[in-house]
Amino acid sequence: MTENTPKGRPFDTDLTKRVLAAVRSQLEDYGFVNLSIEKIASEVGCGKTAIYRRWPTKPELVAAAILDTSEIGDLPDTGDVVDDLVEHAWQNLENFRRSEDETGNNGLLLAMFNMDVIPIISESFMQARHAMGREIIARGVKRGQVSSDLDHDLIIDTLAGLTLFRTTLKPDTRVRTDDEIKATYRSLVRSLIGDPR
Amino acid sequence: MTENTPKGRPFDTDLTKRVLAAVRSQLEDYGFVNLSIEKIASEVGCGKTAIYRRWPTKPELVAAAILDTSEIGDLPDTGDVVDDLVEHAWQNLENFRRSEDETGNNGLLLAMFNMDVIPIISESFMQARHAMGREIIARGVKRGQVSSDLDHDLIIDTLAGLTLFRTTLKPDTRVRTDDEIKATYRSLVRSLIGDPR
DNA sequence: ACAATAACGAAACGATACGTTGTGTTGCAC
DNA sequence: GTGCAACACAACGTATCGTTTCGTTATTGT
Repeated sequence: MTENTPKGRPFDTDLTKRVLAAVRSQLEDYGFVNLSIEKIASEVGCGKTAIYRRWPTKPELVAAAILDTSEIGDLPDTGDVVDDLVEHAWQNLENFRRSEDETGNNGLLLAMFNMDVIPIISESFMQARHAMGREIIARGVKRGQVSSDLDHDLIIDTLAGLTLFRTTLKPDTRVRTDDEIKATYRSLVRSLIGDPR
Repeated sequence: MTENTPKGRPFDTDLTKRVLAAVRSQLEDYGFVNLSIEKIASEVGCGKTAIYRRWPTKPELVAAAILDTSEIGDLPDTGDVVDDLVEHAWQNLENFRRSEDETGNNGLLLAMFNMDVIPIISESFMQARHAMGREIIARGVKRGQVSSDLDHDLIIDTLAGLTLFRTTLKPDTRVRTDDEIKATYRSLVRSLIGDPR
């Protein structure tokens, strides 16, 4: 029996959820630097030890809070590679926007850009998202919608990069509707795969 | 006479340079969070007051250190819009790479992604870079190399986004030569402006 | 030469936060 | 009931921010 029956009092899963939610809320308002674990504990109504028992350091706590609301999403498979790539890009945007406040600021997303947080997110999330992009394009190639000569990684990274850039460094004053954004993705995808329209 | 002749002992400009260089070095190794102004002072051999007299807070100090090595660059003007956009993208990459260490990590660039740093960099640098991109494309339109129907902002942001994404979130294991990277930019630019080759 | 001004190094300060440790209590499995 | 581990609470050592004070030094104007 290599079974691992847990001994002793189990974790309070509801407390876990409340902590992660409180972390997200504070990241949004104050950012990584000014996030205080002591404030989280008092807000949630628990001891600091309950937090440190789960996540040994602040970066790991923050990474957990980010991953907790990041959805890998389902692999789009409409039969059309353009639709699939647009949907894929849209999923990225939704993940970023989930943590956006009313003014367009995104403290949670910014918290990801930390030497100790990036490796965790990258390993458990970004790589999986990238693999989904590759799969979408591979199916497009099989259907003859995409040339295999194209640089597939470039297509995926370009789409992700645009979303990242516009969400972080360019707090654009322009208000765009969801339809406008989707149309932009669609036109970009068509350019990238050389679709003649 | 509204002349402002400075009174008293002037700033030591050499000290200013040494502080900013030390800040960059520490950001590279430890990141924003673990950068210590006290360590900077002792390393440079000055008092903390000399630093706080110049930059009132840590984010402003960090922003100054980043801007100090960021070059706006000259507006490319080769007569060919593709060459100009490739050069523009290359300048972005060079700005990012200037602070890369031997392992490809980039603590200085990551330090930019901070609620209190981004606005400073964005206002005094990103907007100017974006304007240069617009000018390049405007000249291309005038020469008849680019259709005015295209979304010019999209072209600029897509190029910048790719560089940002690959420099931060995707610590790519693949080693690419400068020539490969330039060829990638070239092919992407051609896709974006609909250049038939 | 001398006065006014402000940067300089050094040191101490209060406040805040990380992460650890110890105490006694509570919940769950055997 | 016994063992185990999570729980709240409190105290602790260390580190850092940003401020303040002090005596000193460099520069300008009279």
